[in-house]
Amino acid sequence: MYKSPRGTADILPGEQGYFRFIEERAALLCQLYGYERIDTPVFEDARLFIRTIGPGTDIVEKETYTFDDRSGQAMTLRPEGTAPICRAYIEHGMHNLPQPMRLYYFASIFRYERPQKGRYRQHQQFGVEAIGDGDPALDAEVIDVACQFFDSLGIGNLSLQLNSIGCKLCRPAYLEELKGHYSAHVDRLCSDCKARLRKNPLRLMDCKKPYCQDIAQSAPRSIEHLCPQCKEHFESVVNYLLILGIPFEKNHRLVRGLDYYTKTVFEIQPQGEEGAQSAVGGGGRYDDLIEELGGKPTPAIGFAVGIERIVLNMKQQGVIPPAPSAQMVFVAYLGDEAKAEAVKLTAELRRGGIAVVSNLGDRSLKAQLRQANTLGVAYALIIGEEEVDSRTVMLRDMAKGEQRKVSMDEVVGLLERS
RNA sequence: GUGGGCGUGGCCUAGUGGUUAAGGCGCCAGGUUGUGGCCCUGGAGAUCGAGGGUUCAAAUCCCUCCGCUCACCCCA
Repeated sequence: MYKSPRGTADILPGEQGYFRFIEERAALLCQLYGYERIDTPVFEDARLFIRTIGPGTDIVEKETYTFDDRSGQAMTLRPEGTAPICRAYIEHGMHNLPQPMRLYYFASIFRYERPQKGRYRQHQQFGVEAIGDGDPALDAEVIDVACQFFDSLGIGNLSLQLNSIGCKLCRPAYLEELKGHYSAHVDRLCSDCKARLRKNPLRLMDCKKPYCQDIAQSAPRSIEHLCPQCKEHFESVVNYLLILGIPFEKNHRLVRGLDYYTKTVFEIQPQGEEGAQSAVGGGGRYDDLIEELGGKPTPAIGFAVGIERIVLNMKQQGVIPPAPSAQMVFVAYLGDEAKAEAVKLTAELRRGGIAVVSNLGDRSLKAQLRQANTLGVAYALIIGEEEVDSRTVMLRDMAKGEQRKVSMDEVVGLLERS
């Protein structure tokens, strides 16, 4: 028996309601904020991701799906959404369009990870990128989109964590300080943190081991080591969030796993679920990324949310997506002549914009109505010998349990109006 | 990649060495002649995750693999 590959899942019809609901709300919101949809390929030149996410990060070190195509080019299945959009921004000269470029996307993301709750090898992300402006008000706008998004879905109990990790001018000095602080305790750090100290000092901050947490707690904080520009930027973002009435928590231990982030970083997580892979969304500024990819220096900010994790949260919080109200009609028949009429009528109804399924095969009327019932249709149309002879059809209201004969010629019009 | 728990029809579960693997939900059909939802009856559907081993005998014990799940790493 074949199964879906590890860490992947089929989204069955019964689950689709959640996904469609989320997509609809997101699209509506983006339109409201002036963000336009963009779609990029599922795979890209492998170097694009190594370059941007960072060669030392886990994502590129052990989580990418990379393969050589038939011409020997190394390709990588998109492990995140931002880099491809930056590539597209540069490739299509979007800097010539009014700035900032406000874009959003829905994309499948691929990471070769050990699957667990809320973490899959293929998952869906909704993300927003605002490219071409460094104004802290844009940071606040993007964060506002994220918050409004969750709001419009009816998901509550989320907290917005906010931090600034500085820029290429002030971060190196900060990292030195951080390393200095940790060096004094290096022998007692967990093995992971020892590695982090060398490879990715920022990540030291969110270790979950008790001892390492103590060290992190007393470690120098990035917000206290920002250069004047970054400091002002951060304060300004905070100020705009206050103006917008968006509640947030400053979290000096919030760092992000991708190398390209600068200044503002943020994460949205369910209240009281520290640890675990509970974050439903996150993002930040990446002011150097476009330049790094060969474009002009271009500031930008964005975020992404994990759709599957949102669905998980919706279920936990009992948020049910509104059911599509499409009324369905079932066509039942008895006998070969009636079947021919049924096939014809079914087509006419569909041409008339009425959703309809017809019986198939040769079954008792009882069986046919039983199916109509389980399908939850509003009306059943019954055609038997009598109806064929009199050019009529029995129109049965399933909820009321009442039925009447109507002329074959007027049934389409009748249903169109109901 | 590391560690823990688990794997019985489509779904949920009983069965923890011994005749044809049990039940619930769902599905299909019947309860007379062309009518649903309740009820009753019947039916289909499981090589008990896969492979190997122990035993007269294994869903039940052992090993390996695969998968699911939780935690770590990391991330949405």
